[in-house]
Amino acid sequence: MELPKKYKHLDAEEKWRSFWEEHATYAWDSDASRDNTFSVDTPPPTVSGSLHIGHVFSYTHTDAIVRYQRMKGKSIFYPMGWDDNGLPTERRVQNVFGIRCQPDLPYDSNFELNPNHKLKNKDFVPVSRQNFIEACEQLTAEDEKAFETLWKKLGLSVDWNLSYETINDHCRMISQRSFLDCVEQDRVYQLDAPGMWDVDFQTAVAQAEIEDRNKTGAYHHIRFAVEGKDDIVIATTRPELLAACIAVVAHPDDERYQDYFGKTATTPLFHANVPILPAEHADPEKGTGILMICTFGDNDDVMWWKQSKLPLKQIIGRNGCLMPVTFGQAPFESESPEEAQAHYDSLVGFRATKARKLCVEALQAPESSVCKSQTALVGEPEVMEHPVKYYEKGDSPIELIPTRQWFIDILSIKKELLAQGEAIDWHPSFMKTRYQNWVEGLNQDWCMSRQRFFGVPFPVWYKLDENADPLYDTPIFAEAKHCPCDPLTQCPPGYSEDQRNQPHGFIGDPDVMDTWATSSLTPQLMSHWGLNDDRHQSVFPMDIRPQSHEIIRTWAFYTIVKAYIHEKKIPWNNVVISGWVLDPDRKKMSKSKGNVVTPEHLLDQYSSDAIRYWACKARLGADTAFEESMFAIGQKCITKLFNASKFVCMQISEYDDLTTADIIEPVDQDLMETYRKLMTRVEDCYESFDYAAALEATETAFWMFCDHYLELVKTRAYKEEDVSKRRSALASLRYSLSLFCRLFAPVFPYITEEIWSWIFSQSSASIHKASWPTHSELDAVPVADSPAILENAITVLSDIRAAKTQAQKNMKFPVSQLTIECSESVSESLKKVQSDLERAGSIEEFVIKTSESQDVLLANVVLAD
RNA sequence: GGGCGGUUAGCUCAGUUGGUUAGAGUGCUUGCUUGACAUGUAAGAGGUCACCGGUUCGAUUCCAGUACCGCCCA
Repeated sequence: MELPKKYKHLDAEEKWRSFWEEHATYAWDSDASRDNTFSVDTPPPTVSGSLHIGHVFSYTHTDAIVRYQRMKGKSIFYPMGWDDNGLPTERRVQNVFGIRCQPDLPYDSNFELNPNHKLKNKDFVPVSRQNFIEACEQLTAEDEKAFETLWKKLGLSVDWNLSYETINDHCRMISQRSFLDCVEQDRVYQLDAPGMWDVDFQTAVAQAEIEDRNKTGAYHHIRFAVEGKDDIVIATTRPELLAACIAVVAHPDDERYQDYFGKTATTPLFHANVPILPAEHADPEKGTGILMICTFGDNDDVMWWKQSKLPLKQIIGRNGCLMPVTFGQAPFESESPEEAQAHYDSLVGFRATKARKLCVEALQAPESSVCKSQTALVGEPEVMEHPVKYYEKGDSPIELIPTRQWFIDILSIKKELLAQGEAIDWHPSFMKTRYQNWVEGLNQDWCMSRQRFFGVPFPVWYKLDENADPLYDTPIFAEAKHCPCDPLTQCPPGYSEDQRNQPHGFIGDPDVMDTWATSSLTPQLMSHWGLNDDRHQSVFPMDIRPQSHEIIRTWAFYTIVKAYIHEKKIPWNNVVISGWVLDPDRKKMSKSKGNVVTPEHLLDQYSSDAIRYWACKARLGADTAFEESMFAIGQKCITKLFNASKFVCMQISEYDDLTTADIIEPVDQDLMETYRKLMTRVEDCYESFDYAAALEATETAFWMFCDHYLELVKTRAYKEEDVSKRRSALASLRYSLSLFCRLFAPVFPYITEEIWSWIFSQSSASIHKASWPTHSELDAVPVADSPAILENAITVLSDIRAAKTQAQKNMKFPVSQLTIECSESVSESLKKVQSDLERAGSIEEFVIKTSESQDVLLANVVLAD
């Protein structure tokens, strides 16, 4: 056999990629029973993003686990999905093509997308909703192609025939059916209420998508007049909401304000009379202990407003700017409407930040207080840091704005959701705590409406009354069998298109569902829930959900919610959490920091197997700092595997009938005994998803094989007059090679396939369909009749090497006399390997002295002159 | 402020139920070119296991606390 001098990974990778594709090596067998199937709900990457080395890292973990399960004989259900994730995609489409969606425009079938536009944001070309959606579809299709190429290069053993997207007709159908099932189960409701709103994207957002960011703010101390009492001073971080003040509150037990409760305070600038009332959430320790309630500064304002019967004074509009309102009219009553109006008009049209500045200036003006004798603002604003709520993808603080949204009731099933979390095995187990903490901390139902365009529409219409105003209380739901449906282009049963927007006609719900409404259904999307019961039963609940820890509260959580609502089941039996790849300074990689490492050039340079090795060395759940020098380590292991395999193949080429029954030499049998232990260990590791420990054990054994066993039996393999002894060595080498290839295969799919093809492919065309090593393969090999033969031989060999190194001689340098002092039993075992030792160490005289003391092995090495 | 993890050799990390002398790779030092391998190989140096208490015959390991780092939540 002609074997290549060097391993060329780029050539090999391309060859085996095509081979796997042609032979459908990774195809799911839909006839396999559930017990014999291993199903994976792997994260669908967000296609509008870009892949970095962190993705390669975590997806490799999954693939190693999957490849092990495949070799164990499981039918693997391992689809890849693409998360078209509406909002980021829309943003990207706008920037790439220079367009923006204007829903009232008609569809233009001739519109051509221009990716080379030079337009600024404000000049983006308005296009119809349909044109906009088509642009999204075109862009995501391109991104998906690029992602697929990378995944194939990395060697993910995905069945590409099972791919899915989170925004397409199949997905719209499943998501809408899920929504209708929630309606059926009375888990869904519509509410016109203050909700968290992103003023840039102009959409509602859910609790799970909110993050706190520490921002510099300031307490402003503002003097309010009180009838017949001294002024009071309230502290607020949002003075621009003064016009929206509906009450002033203090803690019910706060002695300073007992006489004030029930009285009326008057706001400066706007001269509105507001009640002074007790409220539990007012903290007496903070500031003056008294604060103003506005429409709406924070969630406390909302909570308190809901309990009160006070009016709503909404001044912040959906675009985040102060809206025009009329003072002197309810609810903006004022003691001095003209003055109030003048003050307010100077703020209208500005965002909160700018309005705040203007408002503070007005409050600092002389005689700005209600009684006109002093300034309304007391002292200078007190600058501080405080957490401010942002939409995680947004750039402006969240505002609380009353809008009509669809909600899924989750607060009433918290207990059940916690029980679901208990029923799932989390790896590592402490990650379960994050899920629990999140569920316990939930304080809002799941707001599912998004005022966007690219997504899954709600399958809902509303009847219109005689004035063409919607009757929201009696929505018309589509039937499941008519999904997917688009209420903006299709009409509800019993209506015709010409009744759209007409009195006594109908309108479609204009919103789309949030991205999690779909992403929460990835298991059901893949299993064809509700469409194909056999398929669903054969893969659901899924065996594993691999993901990273920061999306436990979103993706994992919502998926658990849906599986519970629909079928009262857990969506997967195991959640497997990968850590992050951090930059060398241990900071999270992010585009904005500019520290993202892209993977393509690394795969080319070091080989996919080497990168996979690096990924698989990281313990499950542990973060890894990026360090390029680490990739060379995998490469070294691959090179070693290649060279050792080449050596074994060259030696055994004379015999094509070697079997484990040929393994008759005690030291060879002892090697097989170490393999029995190794198999058990590696299998245990993989069964608990600990690919890192599996790799570690395999690698340690492999280096032992190369450095010691191979050196020990080399000469017997080259030339040994006793054919049976030679055959024993060769059979051991052959089996070792088959074993290590298979144990390494989950981590090194390419190099192991290459080596497998040299001599083992007649038993299984692909190593990845070969059977996982079992003890029964070694049934023909008895346990050696002396203990620790190999171990003792290695000790002696090491002592000889140390002596030669000490003397600065080469390893072939002759040992004139080797004297070993050891116990009877060690002597026994060394004699079994004596001739191998003599040749490996170039020993001329080999003397063993037995000693009375137990377990001693002293080697005295005398080198030749 | 609450929760969860982490802190082991210059660097990156293992450490399997508490037990002789704490390991690997990498880097460093000194050698060796040996019929698979210089993308090699042999040997060596290198650690107060963050700190402080406690339990124990014995603690890197278990418990309590402190410091620092990271993440999640508020």
